[in-house]
Amino acid sequence: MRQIIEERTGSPTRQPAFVEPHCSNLRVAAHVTVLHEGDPARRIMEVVEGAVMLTKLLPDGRRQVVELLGPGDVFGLAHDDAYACSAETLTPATITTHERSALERDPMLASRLLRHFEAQLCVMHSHALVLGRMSALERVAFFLLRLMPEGMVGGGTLHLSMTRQEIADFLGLTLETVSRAFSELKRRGLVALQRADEVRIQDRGSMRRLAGAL
Amino acid sequence: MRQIIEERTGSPTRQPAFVEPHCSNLRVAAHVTVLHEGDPARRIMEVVEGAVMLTKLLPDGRRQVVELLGPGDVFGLAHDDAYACSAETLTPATITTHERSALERDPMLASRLLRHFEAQLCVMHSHALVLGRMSALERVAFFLLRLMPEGMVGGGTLHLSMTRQEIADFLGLTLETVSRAFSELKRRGLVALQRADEVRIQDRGSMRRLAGAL
DNA sequence: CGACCTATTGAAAGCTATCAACTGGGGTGG
DNA sequence: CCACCCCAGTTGATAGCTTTCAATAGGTCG
Repeated sequence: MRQIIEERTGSPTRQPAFVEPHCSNLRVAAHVTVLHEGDPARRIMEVVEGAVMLTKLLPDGRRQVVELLGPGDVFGLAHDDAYACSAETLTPATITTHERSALERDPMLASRLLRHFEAQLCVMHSHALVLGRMSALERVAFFLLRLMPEGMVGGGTLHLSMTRQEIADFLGLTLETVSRAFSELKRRGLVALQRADEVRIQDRGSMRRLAGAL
Repeated sequence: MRQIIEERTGSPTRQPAFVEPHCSNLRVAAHVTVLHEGDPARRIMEVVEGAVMLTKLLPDGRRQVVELLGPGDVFGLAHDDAYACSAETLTPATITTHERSALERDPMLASRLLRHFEAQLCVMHSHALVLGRMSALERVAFFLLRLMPEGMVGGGTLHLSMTRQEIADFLGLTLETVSRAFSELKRRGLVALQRADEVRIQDRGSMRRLAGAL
């Protein structure tokens, strides 16, 4: 289940100053668990390409997808030297890993991570609003708008790389409720579903109103 | 409503190198809104002392308290140069503010903020799990444990500086549900309430089981 | 002591979860 | 190449939890 396709070590000898020496790039297939919640947190990671989700579990098995990551986003954060979340690829992905000690040595890296932490923290704030205060329909509308921002390539058809269960775990719902919400959005003409995982937003205005602007 | 008690500007001339010049300390009373969501984001702030809550609003007025901050925590984050959240003091507080440009000039500041961003992001991940997957009773238990970690001063009696409404907005519930949860915890003997805002945790083991470890 | 605000408690409604059956598409194997 | 199987998704019915609406209690401050 845990197959790493390729691992390339960075070329420290060729690099000038200010570039961290101990980093490496990984090519990972889709649906691979890169990190396990609770494991000792040795390295910090960045998504270079592809999509990654971070998940947390309760002792009884309830799961929450706490964050969806794309290129530039950082993960592998630690609480008491243990990874706070598991990380699983949603698509084939390229990931860079850094030793945690590199943060002190490499100001450029630290600065880049700082910027991304700020952005990710803002996204988490929005997500708290979604999880705490929005209805099921609003959550799904918000989710789709978030995946397909204003100016989007591909003629407006979005390929979902998540199952209904994964979307549900992200939005704090059940898969049935997510499915019903998709059907309701379709029924109202706000979206069209080519297939279960191919969505087109038909009425962005109404979607934004549902999602509480955005 | 928006009363700033005192503002002391840092003493840049006395400082040696590596200390940001354009920072200032604010003394703020309780229940003061320090930042408004949507305002132009000029400065980044740190809590020195006291407690601050960050809130977000939906267009129809639904509110979510997205984060609770204590000493060392950072706020004033921006999305498109506008503050992503409002910030309101829960207690009298001391706050340091920095110009955003100081982040590039002052590596010590950047490094400190980086560490705190990481911690706050981890807390947000936990909070997503709470908001997405926990029942009302579990949320309140989690909340109380979070406010009163293992080794705590004061003989185990905690003073809540939040109203039921604020707790509800933090936990994604209504104030009535929060009140019922408190009553249920009391009924089960897990907590004792001296007054509505004075809590003693009687059975930490059961609380932790409810909150999903922690 | 009374006014006012916060908190508590009760009853009913509403939304989502749960349980269950059915459908459809993709892949495998005959 | 086609049939079958299997898994993801959809849809329906019911239960359960939280919200909503409403009335009461408690505490603080003037």
